Amino acid sequence: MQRNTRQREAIRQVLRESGRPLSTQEVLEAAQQKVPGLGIATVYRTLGSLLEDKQITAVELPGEIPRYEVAGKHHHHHFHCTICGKVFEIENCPGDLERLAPPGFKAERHEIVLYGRCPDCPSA
Amino acid sequence: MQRNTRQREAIRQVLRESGRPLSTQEVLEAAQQKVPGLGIATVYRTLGSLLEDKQITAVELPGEIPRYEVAGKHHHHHFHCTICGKVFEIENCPGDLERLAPPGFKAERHEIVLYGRCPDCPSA
DNA sequence: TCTTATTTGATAATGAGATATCATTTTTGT
DNA sequence: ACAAAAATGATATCTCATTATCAAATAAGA
Repeated sequence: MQRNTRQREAIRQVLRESGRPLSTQEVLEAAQQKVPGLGIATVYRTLGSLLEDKQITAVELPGEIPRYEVAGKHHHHHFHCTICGKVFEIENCPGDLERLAPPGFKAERHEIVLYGRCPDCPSA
Repeated sequence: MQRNTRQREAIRQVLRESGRPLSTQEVLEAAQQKVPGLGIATVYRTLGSLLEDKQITAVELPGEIPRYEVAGKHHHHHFHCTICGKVFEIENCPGDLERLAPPGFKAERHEIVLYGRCPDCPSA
């Protein structure tokens, strides 16, 4: 009941080849390079099914629409460029931030987002 | 050109008295205790104007609608209860997270969000 | 108290992202 | 190559948070 279509393959490949999480629009534009005529509905459908299969994970950032990245990466965080809006992966993590929780609170997970300028965006 | 209305005063008071950031709905419900009949449009309008005056700031969390808190607090972060959905303030901050940015990236700001269970939510 | 500009509240309209619909196209097993 | 089931693409529809509209209510100065 799950077929291998050019569209699905292109979308998976785009996510695998991207070094950073991509929004549905970014996935659409990148995958259209491989499959002209690809529609946005297919992107939504495919991302949804890849999410269900846990082949990809959603990256939610404050005030932003979801991005998607291939699943299975080890614990990491994200950098959000305030100029171009792109989101990048950060390898490092200070770790053990759960201890910051006030008494009575049980933290199980944490997220860190850095904001600033990516290498491609000029300062001026 | 800015009048002191019961509504505006109630909304400011609700935010001042709350120990945690509140969504528009939460502000509405709390302020309706003080001003029955208060409408959601007034909440949106008033929050917008308080934002402009920088009397309050928006708290954006991943995948969540904005919350609002009184401005001027010193640097802090937030705890998001995965059970009840309420957001709480965290005083502590490990500091200097900008160093986590990869080479070539210039981080200027960081956000931390802890996820877990708040004191009011039972574990089972 | 009167006047008038501002604010309010109910609700319609908007906007943006996501989902549903459905005729057509494409896989894929036979 | 054929047939049947599934996927696609164009686009209509939905969802919800937010904004706009406007008649009625209400601050606040004269």
